[in-house]
Amino acid sequence: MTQPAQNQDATTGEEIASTKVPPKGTLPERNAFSDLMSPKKPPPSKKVPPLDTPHSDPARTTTFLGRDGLGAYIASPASFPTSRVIYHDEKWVVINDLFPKSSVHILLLPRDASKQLLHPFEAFRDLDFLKDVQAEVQKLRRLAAKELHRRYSKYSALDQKRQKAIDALDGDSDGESRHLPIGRDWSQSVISGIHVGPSMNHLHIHILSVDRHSECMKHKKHYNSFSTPFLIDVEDFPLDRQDRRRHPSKERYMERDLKCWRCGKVFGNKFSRLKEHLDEEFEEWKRE
Amino acid sequence: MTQPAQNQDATTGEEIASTKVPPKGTLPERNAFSDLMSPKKPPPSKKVPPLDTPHSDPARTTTFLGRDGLGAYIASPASFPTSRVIYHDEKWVVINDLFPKSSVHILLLPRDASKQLLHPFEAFRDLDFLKDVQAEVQKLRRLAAKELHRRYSKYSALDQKRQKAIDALDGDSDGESRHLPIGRDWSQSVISGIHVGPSMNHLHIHILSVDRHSECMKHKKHYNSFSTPFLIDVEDFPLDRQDRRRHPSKERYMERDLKCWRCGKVFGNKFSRLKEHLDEEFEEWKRE
DNA sequence: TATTCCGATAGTGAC
DNA sequence: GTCACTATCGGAATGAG
Repeated sequence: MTQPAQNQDATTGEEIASTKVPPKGTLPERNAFSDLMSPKKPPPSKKVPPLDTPHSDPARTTTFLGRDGLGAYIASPASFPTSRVIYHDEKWVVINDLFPKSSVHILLLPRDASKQLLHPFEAFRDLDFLKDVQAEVQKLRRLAAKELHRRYSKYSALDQKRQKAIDALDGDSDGESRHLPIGRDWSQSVISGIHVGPSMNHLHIHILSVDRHSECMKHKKHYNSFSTPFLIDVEDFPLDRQDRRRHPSKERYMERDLKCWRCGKVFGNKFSRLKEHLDEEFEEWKRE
Repeated sequence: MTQPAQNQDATTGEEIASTKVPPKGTLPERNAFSDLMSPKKPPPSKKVPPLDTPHSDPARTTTFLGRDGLGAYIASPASFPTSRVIYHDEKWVVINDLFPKSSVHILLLPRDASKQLLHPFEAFRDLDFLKDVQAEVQKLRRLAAKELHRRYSKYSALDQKRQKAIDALDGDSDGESRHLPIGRDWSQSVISGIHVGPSMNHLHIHILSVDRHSECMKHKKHYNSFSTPFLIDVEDFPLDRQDRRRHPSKERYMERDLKCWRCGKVFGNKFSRLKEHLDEEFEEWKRE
């Protein structure tokens, strides 16, 4: 019963995915992440994209709209194309965020009926459940790092240095490989956690790249929700009793000055300026 | 030297005026007001319309931009088409407001060099000047009332009742005319005055119809500037020492709730709702 | 409160 | 803090060969 990535090829889905304007540069080979490459326009032209609400699927009888939108993935993961649902089993559904806020942005959705609709603070009081989540998140962090490598290795100075060394080896001389320059550690470029004040009703854990470079990143709250303590790593649970993040409204995370995740430059409320800046940082970050 | 309405026929001007989309309904015969009929788009497509800055006129060497825009009319009234400059003599220039906030909206511009750039409070300390302005405003109020009659009499219940009585008279029986129903008093539908905090640098007095129905009426401050004590009748001068309008910033006229001039309905800050409502009131008002 | 452009801010509705 | 739509609110520039 536990078969990851078992979705049938959703033809209509692939069609829609292929209509997206590819970014400048080469298109990577297709995989579960292949439609994450910054689309010129965010996924839906209006409302929820038709792709994700197929009327043909008998498993999806309920409509999940607005704040309940994640319910559809939990209820009926197989009805989505592999470009949306990365894998699912009886415990988890893992999806590409429909409105990614970084170039890689996946969501872990626990299917446990007793936890599904709880606030993370409540859900994680069950320490067995917490441990399970933490382990799954670690897996997904590795998956995300792998995806970053796949996409951006060709731009990375460190990875290219290593690759050149590999190419310079005449044959398959395993003995020399341990002297190869170490490649880039993409896992350092993955962040993860829950929102202290989630807006979607179903429990979900974010795993995303640090770049925060996406067409779907549209306003201050989007940015600050992933760039302040509003995002809490699952490894920080259980939280100390006096942890300030227990009182997010007092901390006013969303109203804080916009601040570049990479260089620390402060942009106040000037989101558009931050966006321009993030474009530049994205290019430099890829080349590290 | 004192010849009102002496403008040459500004051919190019008439051409541009004629490109404006006529409103629904019959086009009234041409006169100084004929292009005031609510254009679908406000006068300039971008910046100041080319019509009003002809390069051919030698009298206009200085550029009057932004807050100095009214200076051009004072400096060189003859260079404008009659659709813009209604009349001018050595003391006054009278124009149709380039961005009318009512269906009829004219401006009186005193040409007196010693007053031209003063705040109205300063300018009107000269009581001879004040009297002159008051008299000229009275003339313009009558002109505006006449224009309202010309445009809207055909919709007016009172005016139509009178007209029917006139039509019913067999011949030219002067004796019976004094028993005719009285027509509508359009002068009651004219308001006038200065802004307590003008944004245009040249002294100007507004004379406008009460309707506040115009494409150029675009936000709360537009409306409140003609619908609160921010508009001060020239007849109220000299102002009492304790008059509250002497301290407009304390009164916060611009921040006040939007309130329909006709029925008193309050719209808070909901300008769009007020606009819809003004459309309806305009129709009813014409039919009074 | 001259206009215009841009952008930040705020409220709503989604079956 | 879901999105998308509408609208309100807020600052800055405004010409120019």
